[in-house]
Amino acid sequence: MKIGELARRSGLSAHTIRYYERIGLLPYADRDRSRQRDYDASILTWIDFLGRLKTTGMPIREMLRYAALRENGSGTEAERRLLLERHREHVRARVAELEACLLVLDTKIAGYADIEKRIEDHDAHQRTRRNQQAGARQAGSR
Amino acid sequence: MKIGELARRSGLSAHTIRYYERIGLLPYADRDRSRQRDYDASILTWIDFLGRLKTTGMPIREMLRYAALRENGSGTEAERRLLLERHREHVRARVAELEACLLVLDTKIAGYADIEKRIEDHDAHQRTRRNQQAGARQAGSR
DNA sequence: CATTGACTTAGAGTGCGCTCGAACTCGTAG
DNA sequence: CTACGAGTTCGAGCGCACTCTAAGTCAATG
Repeated sequence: MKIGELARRSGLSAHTIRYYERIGLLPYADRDRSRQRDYDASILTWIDFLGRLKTTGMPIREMLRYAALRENGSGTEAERRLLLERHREHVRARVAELEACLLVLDTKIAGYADIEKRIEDHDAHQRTRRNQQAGARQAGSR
Repeated sequence: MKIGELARRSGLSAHTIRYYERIGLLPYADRDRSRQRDYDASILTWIDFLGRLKTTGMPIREMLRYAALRENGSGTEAERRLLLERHREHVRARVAELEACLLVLDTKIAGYADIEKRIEDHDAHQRTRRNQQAGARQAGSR
């Protein structure tokens, strides 16, 4: 698979794939006879996992640490696990934080809903009064 | 309250407070006789809410829209409500996304835990074998 | 009256994570 | 044979949200 296809299938741009290789997030890719990168489909699994780390806010610095451990192969599992466990705690904390903010947003939105409701009631009241006055005029004009 | 105290109480730096005023996130603050900003405690409520928007990933551009509506006072409630409701949906989606990632992390971590357990079992087995051999040697030497 | 320390402004610099441009090389189709 | 499209490298540029520097003002304190 060449870089263009990998880009399409991974959702990254070819620019980004080269950038990731340059900084060491992706392993140095084998090149074909004309020095073009030739990828194995298995790289997609890794890119997908990197995407999860990125989505959950892991900085590239830390992804690099993980990628380096992975390159070193067996013997680094305990450290990789520790890294992911620490990251998982960050993510859990982040979810809790967002949920707390959601409560604040709910309250704020409910407040605006109240204001709008009061305005509607007020308008309805005004209409009723105008209708009553119109009715009174009609009644008087008979 | 001067900027230093507001910085301490809000958690923002004085630099950031001035920056926020410059771009319009914070209203232009009244100055005292020596042109220093003089804040009312009520600004803390606004800064706190801005913090919630920021924490939940709202870009400054959008906070500016909200701040501008707020400055325009009454009559903008419906639009402010809409803006917050849209943002709330973004946040909910984000929480769902993070929770999906947490499942992936759980699986990955469990995988590493398995590997480590297998290694431990293997080591224990090796130790048992060595002990048995040592026992056999001792028995033979008696 | 001199110093200290918190404040003022305008504008430059930083860190992150890409993103793009320029100039080039290949392999294939017309 | 040449034109095209997809690839290559290297390095510059960008958007975001600050963060800091320099040079200056001011009020209070020793």
